[in-house]
Formats: sequence, C-alpha cells, structure tokens
Amino acid sequence: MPPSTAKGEARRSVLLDAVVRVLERGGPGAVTHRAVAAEAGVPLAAATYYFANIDDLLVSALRRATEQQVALFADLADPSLHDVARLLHDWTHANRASAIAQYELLFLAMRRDTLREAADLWYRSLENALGPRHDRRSRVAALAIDGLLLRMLWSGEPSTVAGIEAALRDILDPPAGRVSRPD
Amino acid sequence: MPPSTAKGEARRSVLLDAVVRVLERGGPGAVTHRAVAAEAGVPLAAATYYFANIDDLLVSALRRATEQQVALFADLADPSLHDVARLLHDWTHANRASAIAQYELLFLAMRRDTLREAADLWYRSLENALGPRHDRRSRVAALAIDGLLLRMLWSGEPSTVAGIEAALRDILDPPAGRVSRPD
DNA sequence: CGATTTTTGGTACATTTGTTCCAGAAAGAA
DNA sequence: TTCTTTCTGGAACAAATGTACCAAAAATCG
Repeated sequence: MPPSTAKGEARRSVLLDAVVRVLERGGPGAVTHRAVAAEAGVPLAAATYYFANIDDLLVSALRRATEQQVALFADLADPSLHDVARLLHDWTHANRASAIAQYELLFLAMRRDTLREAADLWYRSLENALGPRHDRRSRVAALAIDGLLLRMLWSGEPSTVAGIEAALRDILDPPAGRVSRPD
Repeated sequence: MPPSTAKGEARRSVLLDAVVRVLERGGPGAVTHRAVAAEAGVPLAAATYYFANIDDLLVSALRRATEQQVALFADLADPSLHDVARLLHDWTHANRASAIAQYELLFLAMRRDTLREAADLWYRSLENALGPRHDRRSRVAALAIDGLLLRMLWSGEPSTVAGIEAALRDILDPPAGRVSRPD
C-alpha cells in the first residue's frame, strides 16, 4: 500500500525515521508496529497501514539506510587518506548506533530473503566506495577495512582520526616483509 | 541455579545443545524457553529451572560456543597455510549456520552487557589463534582475515579451500607495490 | 531408615505481539 | 456539489512469551 497523497508520503517518511531510531536503540528485535508507531507519535493502525508486516518495516529501513550511506560515500569523490579516516571515524563513533544497526540488518538479511536485495545493494555500494579498483592488492585492502570497521564498532579502537589514518596507512601501504610462515 | 547432581548436569548440557541448534536455525530472536525446551525434548519448566532468564540461555550458549571454538583453533598449533584455509572453509561452509549464529551473538553482546564478557573471550581467543604476533603487519593481516570471514559468510566466496588459500596468501604475503593514492 | 534438598512436570497468568476489521474523516476526481 | 478513493483512529482477537507457582518424584545426606 504505497501512499498516493502528499500527506501519506509525509507520514510514511515520519514512520521510517521512527523505524531507524527504534532500530538504533534496540536492534531488529525491537522493531514492532507498536514500537514504531509510538516512536513516531502516530496510532498503531498508521504503522500497519503503511507497512503491512514487519519485513516491510525492515526492508524499507535498510533501503533508506543504504541510500543515506551511498550519499555519504558519494560526497567523498577521490578522497585523501585523512578524509577517509574522518569518514570512518564519524561513522563508527559519532554514528555508532546507526552503524551497528546497519550491520545487524545485514546479518538479518542472511536469514530473511526479503531483506536480501536491499542488503546486496548496501554491500555493493560500500565496496564501490571503498575501492573501485579490482586487483588483488586492493581486494585485500577492502577486506582489511571491513575488518577494521568491525573492530572499531566492537572495541572502539582505534578511537581517533589519527589512529584510524595510521591503520589505513598500514593497510594500504604496508611495511615491507612477509608475515606468514612458509607453508 | 547450577545443577548439583550428575543427572542435572547432563540435562543442562542437553538444553545447551538445544540452545545452539535453535540459535543456528533461527537466530537470537528464536531463543525462547519454550523453543529450547521443545528442541531438547524436555518440559518448559526444565528450561526455566536451569536457565532463569533468556540472557542466561544466551550467555551460556556463547560460552559453550567459545569453548568449542577455542578447542577447534587450539588443535591447529603452528598450522600451514593450507591447514588454516581448510579450517576457515569448514567453519564458514560446513558449519555456516554455526558461524553466523556466533557472529549474531557477538553483535548482540554490543547491546547486552551480560553477554559482554563471553564475547570478549571469544574475540580474544580468535585473535590469538589467528595471529599471536603483534607487529603492524600481522595486525593488518588479522583485520583482513576478519573481513574475509565476513565476506565468506555473506557471499560464500571464496568457496573452495584453494580459493581461501589464495586469498590468505594475498593477505599474508601481498604482492609488491602500494595501492593507495598519495594523501 | 527418615529428613532434606534437588529436580520434575504441569498449570496458570499477565504482557506483548502480529494481524484484522470497520466506521468515519479527509482528500481528490467528476 | 457528489462520488470515490485514500487515510485515520480505535478496538479486538488469537497466539506466543516471560515468569511464577506448586505438589509430587527423585536424589542426596544424616
């Protein structure tokens, strides 16, 4: 039931903002029609009217989050290392709850097929933003940055822009020598 | 309420196995006293008796999963690259549901303080198993392996032991040259 | 043995949930 | 205006959930 009127569109948007807030505060398990309606300050029926079932709520929220994420990364065309570090810092510290919520949605997409498409879009856009090149070296860098994101969300370290920049430098321009034992 | 009798200990263990299965099948949201009791084939009261609340169930399950994970990695003392690749392949493909469940628990620990301790243990043990060394180079490798794990869980790629081994080689012994643009 | 603690299994209750329904208000089209 | 679609708000329902209770069985201890 997509809204046809301008007022309907506005209310749907208000509800989606509420979904994101509920999601950030309590995770996917906290997203219920009632919680979202209360957060948005609208009656329960409004939530069930615009989002027939829970998956509708989650899919729409993931889509909205993806759009915002894509826009955020698109702002940084050809960024310096410092720019990237600042972006990652903001994302994992200032917007930590939002970042966690997005990863939670991604994991949820592993179980719910209805979320799958939206999650694919998210992942591809992040991949493109982080490293449009496709040689082996930059693929490793993308993996390491993924891991770095997780670690920052989890432990909070590195916690400063400078620290993140140093980590990025290690990833992108590693010190010489091999770390592996021969196999 | 820890069990005092041998029979009690056994039943608690049966319940814990059931928790893990429920977790793997439906994620943390599916873990309820009733679901676990049904999965274990015991009455509801047995689940509430041995695990007073839901957090008890989740914490205990994460602890058990951690112990198994530590044991799994401990078996591989001084492994070859091929051994590590095979381990990762088994973990992310043969035991994919289990691996996903563990990550879900880790994310849940970001919100529930009661899970925090168990999650810390899990993370540290994985870190130690992957790379006991602590120079900058191996820290980057650990991050990249983390990211590789996520990617394998998410997309299934790389899907073969050989593919994983190649990725590990790229990570641990990267081709020369820098990937970053100057900042 | 008896006494005491632990475990069992069944039941019950208050909450919360997803979902449905419907009568009326609001908005848009004719 | 009238007519039709869209939206609103309130209510209700069955199902599932966390939690508590209790009497009886089983195990442990003296």
